[in-house]
Amino acid sequence: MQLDGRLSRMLHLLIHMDRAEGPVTSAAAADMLHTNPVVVRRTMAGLRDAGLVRSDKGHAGGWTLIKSLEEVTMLDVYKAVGEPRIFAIGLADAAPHCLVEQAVNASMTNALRRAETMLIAEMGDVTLAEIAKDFESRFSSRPTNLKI
Amino acid sequence: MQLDGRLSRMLHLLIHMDRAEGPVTSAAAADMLHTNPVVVRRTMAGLRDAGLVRSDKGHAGGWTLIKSLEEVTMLDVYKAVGEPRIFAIGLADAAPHCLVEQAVNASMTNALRRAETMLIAEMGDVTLAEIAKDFESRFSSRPTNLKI
DNA sequence: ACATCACGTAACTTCAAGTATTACGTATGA
DNA sequence: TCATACGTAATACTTGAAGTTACGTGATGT
Repeated sequence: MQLDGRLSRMLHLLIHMDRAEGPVTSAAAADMLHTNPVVVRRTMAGLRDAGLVRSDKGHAGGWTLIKSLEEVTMLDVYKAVGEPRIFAIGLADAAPHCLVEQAVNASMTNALRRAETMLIAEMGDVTLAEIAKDFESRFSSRPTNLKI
Repeated sequence: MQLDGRLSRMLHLLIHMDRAEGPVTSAAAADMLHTNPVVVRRTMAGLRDAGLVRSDKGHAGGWTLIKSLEEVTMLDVYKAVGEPRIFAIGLADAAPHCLVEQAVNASMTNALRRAETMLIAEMGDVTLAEIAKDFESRFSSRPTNLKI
């Protein structure tokens, strides 16, 4: 399997959208994310359904953030992109006849479930505003030739 | 991506090997795991390198567990199969120029790292003996027509 | 000796899911 | 009315585990 970058990309894009003046088109977003406008629309569709963004057609159309960054957590975005599978490792057979394998499954499921619970909790604790604040900090301390 | 079942399979197989009289051939193991002998050899090679099992060629050859189930944790097996990637979700770009994306990466990496640390700790806490004990419990309470 | 057994490994194919691309339809607004 | 921008179906690409085929090597029993 390939890595699922949807959560990462949407977080990135939402913060850019918050800083943008007007709507951001799929084409502009695709440039930011180094991808394709269709991929943007496809992924953003989930965020629109979740009530995080709005989409408008025609001239001056595009995508608009309709929540403040304080109101949106990483977990909200994770859910909005469809709660993709978290783990790349898992059970060989989810419903085995073999009792040994059933015991293995119970043990692995227990470990994975705890890690997943931890991750969900972590994601629920991070707002986009906090990430944006970290960006501001990085921005003001960036190395640049523009400084006097 | 497809699910990585190597850890699950090796846990299953090691417990069967502990209960077996002599060595278990790759063909017999493949039958247990509903897979192919080559897949078994390929995966077991890591366990042999890690000192968990021994392989012998020729008649009466096959795979033998050379540790007791008490000595082996789920984490040992995870490491022995090559510490496969844990998460199916991740960063779109590991080294982005964009400072916003850098902040997103930092935030996501932090959450993922904590979950991974939790999972590693969980895996290190579970011995194969504990899983085997759970199997025994399932075995003795199984529904069967053989009971009087 | 030598046939058989079992592992060792290279090479190739299959499979799944995210990602990328093309194409076309629909709604908006200058 | 025509350019703009989203909506979405269809198709191809990518990546890594899993599955297969094929052949080589070493060990054992007759």
